[in-house]
Amino acid sequence: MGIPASGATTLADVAARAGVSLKTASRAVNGEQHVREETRAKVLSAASDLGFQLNSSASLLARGIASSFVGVVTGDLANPFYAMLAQGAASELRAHQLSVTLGSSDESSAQEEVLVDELARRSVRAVIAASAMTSHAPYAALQRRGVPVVFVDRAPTDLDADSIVLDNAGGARAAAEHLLAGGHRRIAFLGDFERLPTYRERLDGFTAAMDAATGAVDAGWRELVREGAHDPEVAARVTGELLDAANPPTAIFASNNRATLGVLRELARRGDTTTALVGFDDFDLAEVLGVTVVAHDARAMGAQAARLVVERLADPRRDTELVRLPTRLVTRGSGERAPRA
Amino acid sequence: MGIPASGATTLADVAARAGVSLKTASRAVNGEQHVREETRAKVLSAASDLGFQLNSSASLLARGIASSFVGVVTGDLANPFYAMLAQGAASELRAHQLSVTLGSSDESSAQEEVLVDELARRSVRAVIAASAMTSHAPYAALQRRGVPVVFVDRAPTDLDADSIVLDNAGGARAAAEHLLAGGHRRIAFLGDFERLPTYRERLDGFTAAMDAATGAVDAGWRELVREGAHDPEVAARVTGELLDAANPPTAIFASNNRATLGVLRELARRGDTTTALVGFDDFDLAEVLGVTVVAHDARAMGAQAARLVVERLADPRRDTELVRLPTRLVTRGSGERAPRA
DNA sequence: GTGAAAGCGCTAACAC
DNA sequence: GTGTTAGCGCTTTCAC
Repeated sequence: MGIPASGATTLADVAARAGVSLKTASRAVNGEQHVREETRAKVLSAASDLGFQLNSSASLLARGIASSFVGVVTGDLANPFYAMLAQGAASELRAHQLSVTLGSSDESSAQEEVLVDELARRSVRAVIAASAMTSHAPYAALQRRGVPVVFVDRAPTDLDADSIVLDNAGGARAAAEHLLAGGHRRIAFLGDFERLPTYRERLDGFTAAMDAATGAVDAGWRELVREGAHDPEVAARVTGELLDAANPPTAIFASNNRATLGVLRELARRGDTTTALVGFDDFDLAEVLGVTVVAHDARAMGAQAARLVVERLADPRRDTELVRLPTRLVTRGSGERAPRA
Repeated sequence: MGIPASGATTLADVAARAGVSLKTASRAVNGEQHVREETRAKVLSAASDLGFQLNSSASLLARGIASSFVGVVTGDLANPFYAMLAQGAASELRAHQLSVTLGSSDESSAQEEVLVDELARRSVRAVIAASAMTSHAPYAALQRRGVPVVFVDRAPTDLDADSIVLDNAGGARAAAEHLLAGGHRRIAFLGDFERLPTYRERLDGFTAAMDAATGAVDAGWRELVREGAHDPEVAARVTGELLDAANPPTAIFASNNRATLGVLRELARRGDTTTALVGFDDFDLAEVLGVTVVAHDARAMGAQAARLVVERLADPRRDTELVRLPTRLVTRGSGERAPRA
C-alpha cells in the first residue's frame, strides 16, 4: 500500500524514489529527450507507484505560460446552437493541448461583463465569445493584455479582432426569395434583440429581397417586422398577435431557432397548417415537422474559431481575419405552403 | 500611453509604481483586510494603469491550491440533456469561485479514459462525470489523489463515490403502466447501450410493470425489447424493423431523448399516426408534436452535482451520498393513442 | 545523459 | 497597517 494518504506527492518525491535528480525526473515525466530508456522507465514506475501527478500551476508558472484554458462565452447552453459551437471549439482545441472553460451570459450584457472579468482573473489563454454586448470594452482590455479574443456568430463593432460569422444576410435573403417565389406577399420577419448584429444583418438580407421584389410586393411588409423575439415564449406571443391582426401574414420568417420554436408552438396551438414558415438555424426535428430552414454548421463554426485562436496565439501580430460561413436553404414543406387566397 | 507592449506586468511592477511593498500590493489586489483605503486605492489605480492581472498559476501555487477548475465529463453536448447538465453545474459552481472545464467522451470508454487523464494532468479540483465506462478505475485514481468525483445520471458500479441519478425505474414503470392502462399489450422497449446502468434500471422498471400486468399481458413482450439504440439513426432503423415484423407493437417506449427522436423520424417517414409512444426525457418540441414523456430536470441535476462537489471539497471524509431525482409523466397525446384493433 | 542552482509570480508567516 | 523573508513545485540555464 504505497499510496500516500494525503495529496502532496511532488516531483522531488518521485526523483528520490527513483534515485535520480529532480531534473531527470522532470525530463522523464514530460517525455523529453536525452533520458536513457532505462532511467525513464525507473522514474515513470516510481511516479506511478506514488500516484504522482504534475502540478500544472507550478509547471505553467515555471514555463512562463499563463494557462492552458480558453474561455468560451455563449448565451445559454440550452440553445443547441451554442452547445454545438462549444463542442466544436472544445474538440479542435484539445488537439492543441488547450481546454475549454465555459461561461453563459444568458444574453445579459451585465452578466457577460462579469464573466469576462472572471476569465481574466483565471488567466485564460484566449477567449472565444458569442457576445451579446454592444460595447466590447471588456474584451479590449483582454486584448491589450495579450489575450486573443475571437468573436463568433456576432462580430464586434468597436474592436479589431478575429471573427467568424454566418452569411446572415445571404441566408435571410434566400429565405425571403424562396417565400416570394412561392407567391407570398405578406411575409412577417420575427427578429431577435434589435441590438444584435445578427438581427440587423438578417433583416438587411430580408429587406434586400423584399425591396428587389417591389412592385409585386405589398409596400406594407415593413409593418410585419418584429423584434425582441429572443425566446420561444415571446416569439409565440408575437406570432399570435401577427396572425390575429386585420391583415395577417401568409408566411413567417423566424430569424433564429428559438423564434422558430415559438412560432411552431403557436401554430400548433391554433391548429394553423396554412401559414408558411422558414426558420433560420436547422434543428433535430425539422425534418419530422417538415420545416424549411436556413441551415449552417455550428460545430464547424466553433472549430474554425478555435483554429483562429491557435493561429493568433502562434502569431499575435498577424492581420485580423473575418471569416464568413455559408448557409443553405433546406426545403421541407413549411416554406412551400401556398399563400391563402 | 502607459500600457506595456508585452505581457509580463507583475505584482512587483504594481507595487513599485504604487510605492508600496509587494505584500501590500498583494493584499490590496486580493481585497484582503488590513489595508488603508487610501493605500488600496493607490495600488488599484497603479494596477489598472499597468493593465495588471494576477497570474493565477503563481497565485494558486503559492496558496497550495491545485486549481479552481472542475472537469465535467459528458457524452456529447449536442445532446441537450448533457448541455443542460453542464449548464446547471457551471452556474452553481460559479457561486463558489469554481469554473467548469468541458470534455466530451462521445460515449466511448477509450476516449473517456483519455479525457480523465487529461483532466488529471490539468490538476482539476474535482470531476463531475456522466460516465459511459463500465470500469471506473481511472476515476478511482483521481479519488486517491484527493480529487472528488461525482457521478451524474449513471452511478459507478465499482467505486464508492457521490452520485446523483434519476428515478429511472420509477419513470419507466410509470410509462409502461400508462400504456398498459391505455389497453396496449404489445409494447416495445427501445433501449440505449446495454452496458449503461440507465438502460438496465429503465428496463427493470418497465419489466416490473409488464410482469405485474401478467395474465393480461402477452407473454411475448420480451421479444420487443431492443438495445443499442443510442443515436437517432439506429433508433429509427430498429423502429422500422419492429413495425415491419409479423406481429408489430402497438406502442413504443423510447428510453431516452435520442431514441425518441429516431422513433419520431421513422413514424413520420412512414406516416404512422397510430402507434403509441412515450419517451424518456422531455424535449423542446414535445408539446408541438404531442409526445407523452417521462420528464425530469437535467439542469437541477447538474446543480445538485455541483453542490455535492462543494460539500465533499469542504469535508472529504463525509459519507458518500446517492441522490435520486424524481421524474414525472407528462401526457400529451402520443401515449394515449388506442391500440390498433 | 545527468545534475546543481536559480527563479517563474505569488502568498504565508512573522516581524515591525 | 505595512514590510521582510521564505518558499509553493516546477523548468530552465549551464555545467559536467
